[in-house]
Amino acid sequence: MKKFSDVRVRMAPSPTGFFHVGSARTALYNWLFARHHNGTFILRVEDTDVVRSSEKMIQVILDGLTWLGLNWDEGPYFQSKRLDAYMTYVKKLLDSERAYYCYCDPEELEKEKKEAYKNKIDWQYDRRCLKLSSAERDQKEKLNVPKATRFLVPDHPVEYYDSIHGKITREAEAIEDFVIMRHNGVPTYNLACVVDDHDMGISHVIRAVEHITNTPKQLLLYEALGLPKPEFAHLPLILGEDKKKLSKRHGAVSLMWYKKQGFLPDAMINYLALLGWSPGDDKEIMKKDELINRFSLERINPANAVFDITKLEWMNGQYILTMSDEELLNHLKPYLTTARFIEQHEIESKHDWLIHVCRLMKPRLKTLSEINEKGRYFFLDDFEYEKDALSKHLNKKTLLLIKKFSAELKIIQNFNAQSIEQTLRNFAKKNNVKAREIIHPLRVFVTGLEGGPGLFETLELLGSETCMRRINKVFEVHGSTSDS
RNA sequence: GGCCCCAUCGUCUAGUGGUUAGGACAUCACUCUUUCAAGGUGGAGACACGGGUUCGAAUCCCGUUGGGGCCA
Repeated sequence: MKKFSDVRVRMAPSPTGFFHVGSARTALYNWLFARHHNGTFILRVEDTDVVRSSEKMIQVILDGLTWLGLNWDEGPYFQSKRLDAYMTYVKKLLDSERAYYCYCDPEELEKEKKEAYKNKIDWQYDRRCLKLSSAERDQKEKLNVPKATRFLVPDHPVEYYDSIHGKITREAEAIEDFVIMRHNGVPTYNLACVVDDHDMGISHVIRAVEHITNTPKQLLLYEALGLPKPEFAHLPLILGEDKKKLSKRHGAVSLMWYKKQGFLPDAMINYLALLGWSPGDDKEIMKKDELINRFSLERINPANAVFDITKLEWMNGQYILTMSDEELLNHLKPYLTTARFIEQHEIESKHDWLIHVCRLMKPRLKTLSEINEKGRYFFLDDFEYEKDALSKHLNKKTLLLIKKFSAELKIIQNFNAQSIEQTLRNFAKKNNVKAREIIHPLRVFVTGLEGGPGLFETLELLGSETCMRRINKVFEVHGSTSDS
């Protein structure tokens, strides 16, 4: 029986159609915190903005979390199904005169605000509806003027301790009477968040720093409602190269893009964990268990961090490198089949051969999808020759040499790396040339690339027939090319 | 415009009054090698600025600058 502590945290994404890597990190930190304390990780979907939400968008979030292996203990709960709860709390505030109706036209107010900002003047709601006489109010009611509900901000400063930022204070004057419920009955973020966090027994609110300015407002709500307050921890933002909040214009912000590219969930998690948090020593490669073990909110760096895909790639390469050949093959299968390198039904019979390919490619792959370019020649003849690679070797001397050598290659009995190497080296010695003078052109002829795994093993894997076919093809097409 | 947050190599970071300011990615050189990787060795590279406090500040305080975020 699993024993749970009092720690209850949540991840509360709004369904926007894709799963942002920033959300992924927020989820991760919540999850790590929950698991570290043997607490509960709750998933809540902030879908009050009903127009934008859909089943499909929610699925995206579930898929993302599942892919990363961040399992949740409760939920998903949906805000859209809790409208009554919000109404109840709003009524409470209204009854105790901690909130009041506002009959102002939101668009009008928006215009006023824009105008003020344009003139570099600060703008706050001036409580005009609070000051309404009862006659005026009756009049508005009679005319059925749509009304929102505003919270009456009390006249005292707000102060709290953030687990990451320390003491945060805000003067009462800096907070306007904010709307808690729109005229259509939909609660605003601050209200819904407080109500949900309380109802769900959230002990620690761990969320992005963009919400740090909402916290004082929410604290006032807790206070007015007489509810116990959770702890708060505000995570730094993930930035793009231009140091602006990572967003769609930066390109790759969708978690699933990384999945498609062939980043491994563990590598992704490892990288994300280190983007804003550090265990305090020099250890960088850490799997989930170790992260859970060492994670703490106190060691989160309050400064925003730039997302560096190069380092992610390195880390992913490290994870690939430490995999077994069998594991790598399993991960590679979907890439091999979708690229039509191999048919599903062939995988079984070519297993050993594929394992060998994996062994050779392992230290050369940063992402799984790189197999598409770096490993194509293992499977298909239709590869492109690397730019300028072929022409370099299309001179009389080389062609003659390769032609002569290919005759020997052709008659090798046991076409394996060892005998190929022996044959080649003997041939080189006999003809008084360096082995590399044969190796390099041969590699390009057969693989189209200038770099790659050891040539002899590569040739062995390709097999005599394929090698000869590719060599001959070069002669067919370029055989007449004269010396340059 | 107001408020809030932030500030160590290009990037991610360690550092909590005394360090030759450490590590990782990237970069450069060397090495290994048939090549490309991977690996190994080494180099270059940072405390935004200005004031304090202190015998002594990356570290504490204040200001400036810069960046970021929020304002149904």
